[in-house]
Amino acid sequence: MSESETPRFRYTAALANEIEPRWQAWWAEHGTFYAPNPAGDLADPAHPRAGAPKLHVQDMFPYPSGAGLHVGHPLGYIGTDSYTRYKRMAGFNVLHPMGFDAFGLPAEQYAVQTGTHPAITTAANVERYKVQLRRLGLAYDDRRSFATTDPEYYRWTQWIFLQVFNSWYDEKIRKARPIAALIAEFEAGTRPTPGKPWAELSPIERRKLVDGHRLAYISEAPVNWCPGLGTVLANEEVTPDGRSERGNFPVFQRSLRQWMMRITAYGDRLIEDLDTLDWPEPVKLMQRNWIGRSRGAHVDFPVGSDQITVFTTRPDTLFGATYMVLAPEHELVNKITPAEWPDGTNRKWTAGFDTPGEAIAAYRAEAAAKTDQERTESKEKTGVFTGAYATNPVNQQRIPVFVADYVLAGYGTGAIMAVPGQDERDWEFAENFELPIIRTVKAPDDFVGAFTGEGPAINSDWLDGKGVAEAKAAMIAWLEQHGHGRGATTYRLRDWLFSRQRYWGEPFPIVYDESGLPVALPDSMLPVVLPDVDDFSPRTFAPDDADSEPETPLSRKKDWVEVELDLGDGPKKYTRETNTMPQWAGSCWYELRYLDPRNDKALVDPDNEAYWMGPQRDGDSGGVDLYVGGVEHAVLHLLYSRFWHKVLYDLGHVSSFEPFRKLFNQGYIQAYAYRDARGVIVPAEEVVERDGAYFYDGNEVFREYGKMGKSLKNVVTPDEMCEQYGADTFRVYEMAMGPLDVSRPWETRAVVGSQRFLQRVWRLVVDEETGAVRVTDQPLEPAVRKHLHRTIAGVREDMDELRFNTAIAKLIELTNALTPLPVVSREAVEPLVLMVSPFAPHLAEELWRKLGHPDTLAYADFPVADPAQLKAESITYPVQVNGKVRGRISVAPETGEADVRSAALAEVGEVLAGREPRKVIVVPGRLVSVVV
RNA sequence: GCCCGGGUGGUGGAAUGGCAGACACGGCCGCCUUAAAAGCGGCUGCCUCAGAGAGGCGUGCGGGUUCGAGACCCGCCCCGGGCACCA
Repeated sequence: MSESETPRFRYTAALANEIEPRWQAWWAEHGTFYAPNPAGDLADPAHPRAGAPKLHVQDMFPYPSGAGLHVGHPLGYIGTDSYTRYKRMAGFNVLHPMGFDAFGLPAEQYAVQTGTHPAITTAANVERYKVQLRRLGLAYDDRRSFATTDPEYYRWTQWIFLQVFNSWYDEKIRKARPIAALIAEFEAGTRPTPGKPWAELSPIERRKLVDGHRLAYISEAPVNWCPGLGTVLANEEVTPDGRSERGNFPVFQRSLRQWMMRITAYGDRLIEDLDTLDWPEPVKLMQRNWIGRSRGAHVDFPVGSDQITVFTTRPDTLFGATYMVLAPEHELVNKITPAEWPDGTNRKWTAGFDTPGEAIAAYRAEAAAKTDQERTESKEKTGVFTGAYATNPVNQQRIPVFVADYVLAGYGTGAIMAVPGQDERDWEFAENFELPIIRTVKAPDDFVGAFTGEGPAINSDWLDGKGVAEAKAAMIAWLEQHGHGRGATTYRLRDWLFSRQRYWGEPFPIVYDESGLPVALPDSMLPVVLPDVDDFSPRTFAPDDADSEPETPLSRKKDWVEVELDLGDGPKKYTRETNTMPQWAGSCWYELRYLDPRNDKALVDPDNEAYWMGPQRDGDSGGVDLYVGGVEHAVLHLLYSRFWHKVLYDLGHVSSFEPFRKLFNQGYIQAYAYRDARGVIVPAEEVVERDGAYFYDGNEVFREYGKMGKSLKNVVTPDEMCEQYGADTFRVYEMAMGPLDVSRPWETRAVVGSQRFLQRVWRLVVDEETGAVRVTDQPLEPAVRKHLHRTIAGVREDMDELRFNTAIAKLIELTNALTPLPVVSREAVEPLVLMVSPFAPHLAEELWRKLGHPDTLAYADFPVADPAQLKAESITYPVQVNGKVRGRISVAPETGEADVRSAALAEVGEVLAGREPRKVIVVPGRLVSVVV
């Protein structure tokens, strides 16, 4: 292309690349996007939006990877940027910050491979992300930017850990309270201590008792140990087939001493408060399922001198319990197993062994050899009789006790009463083992199998005739009255495993004294800075070495681990905790730090928190007004941050009881990838299409649809797009390509459409040959004026609903209507420029300046439609005959129904051909429907 | 297996129960140009008729409600996601 023949002042990529950095510098220099706080160092009473209604919009912050951004990453950021620019112009004080989630495995693994300190790679990656994001013209208040790896930031992550550590959950008031309040209750005797009274406990016994109530506690408990990674993992980080989400290594259940957080205490509130949130229903559902609350009862079954407690959601079916099952790992198995099989034991129950002990040992060995996945894959119900009988407390029936792996040790009590008549799994097992089946709910006559539906109780003595819900309540009351059980609720949710054997994470603000019990460091010793080490990797093992023991990188740094501190009772020797926090820690509370990022006295000043996140009315949770990010965080991040937020709320540090009032899941930008006949990926950019087939280098290749990624050779970067088209074109394209919440394929060749649109907007204002401003003060023609105001009304509505694609379509229509007009009126062009500015801010600022405005348009009033201009001067009614449009009439808006009707009938007279209409429906303002 | 989403032109997508396909990409034709690119203008769901034009068919499939259904109801099919022996 020869440069000289393109009109000199046309809006091209070259011009965009001249305009854009200039405005980015201007915004930075003038602090255009600084949002004023009500209090503290970021307060600014002179700011144009000081005291205005607030709007707090946030993106899920990125992990700055070494690969940089591809065009999919900023989709949500551009969406929130367009939305907040609009809202700022509409009068809101907008907080739209951005930060970086920078602790975590990739930087550490890179460090292990190259020896480069993770702090160095992280800083470089953060810097690169900042440059890439700035180039897109994203309007962040960059005074509020931070990385979770900044010591000034993780000081407060550690502070929150101490808040959690120093509190307990008071079930009576369903709230976390300071641990001192618990100790006071023990001391006063208002809360009983198990065993001995408080006064008789030794100091160590007292500490252990108190530690057992903390919301952050150390437990020797079964955890997910991953030898291949050399660390333990949270349940949420383990895939359903028992492997690590990162690295895909096998994970083993091991009992290890680890930090836990008592998230289960919040199970009910985490479920119930979902109802107050404006979140996508699927995400709420995923959280409810994850927490997995089941209401039912605990029932005690005597077995000799012992008793087995089961959990059931169907206490109403107790009369149908014909056997029991313990998980193979259940602690009572050995205790209740007799030396010999009882006389007359069904041979199917013994698996061919001579004694119950042998049979159970063999079955356990078999079960242990299987992974959880193998256990669930084989649908066949297996098990073995323990030789013991229990007594059903409602009818004194003796029922056999089995061991079977379809009962899980980790759920409920690890034991069930089996009711084959009403439970499909129990039914299958009962059939395999020739166990009796008693129906306790009336099923339809021809029904075969376990009946799990509604119906009146049968074969249940005094329960007979009651419906399921009524029978449940009656049975729970009976159990409680007779001391055989009680109403109970269980959760699938487990406490949160909070320690990792990694280097690149927040150190715990915890030391151990000579008793080996944890001691919290005082706030004055924060932050506990992550020390430099020579070797960043935990000790890893052969992926299948289940018996290996974790060894943390920090534990090797002896001069850091062993410290002498004065914690109030004189200098003493301590050893530091050498685990680090999981990657989620930093992202669990960052929404709060944006509010007051430089406050070194508090996590966040209460006035600032109340202003930006406080509840707006009764029953409102408070929180971020709009939180945008991918649905992949539906459980992990969003559950953990809700949990921490609630603890902070209970302890009085925040006024909101949820972190994110409204959640929006943006879709993903997908891409095509191509493989040749050998299955090898070829560069997508060089593939050509011919007659529906795809070719690379002359050979046919095959198209796949999915993610964008280096290994798929289909990455397109925002930097390329900025060079080829400019950031504004890229932004408009991403917002125009479809609704924000829907995934869509990237198509570079379609980007040019957005550029043409911006070019036409530019041309309305600027003469391409001379560079002169073409705009006149001549008023608009009435019809065009109406179009303008219709557009304003429509765009406002679309913007409020995050429907950017249809907003842009309306702006394009207006632009296309203005383009052929002989004169360009300021009356139309100025509102158009303002309406385009949320999407194409650099271009709009440039045009706004050319139109004679000396200041940024970021605070200009977004256009408001004149209601008088929204009235149509005539209405065109399509006239349908039997559902098909056969003509149209144009009438004045105030025309009465009768007149519309007769005009319509006259219009379609020919079609009717003398037939008498059976029915004529006039829908005012819409259409006329004639039925013959 | 259970629970959520979603199926509309060649493509991305529009459409409070009221004219299906806005807007854009691509394609075709034209203007400009020595030429090409860029830009500008026109046409572009499918089928039938020689045609201006007219008619028919069309929102995954089959029924239904309604004057009227892409949208609502019932039963299927397909695609994507989540959960999965949770008692």
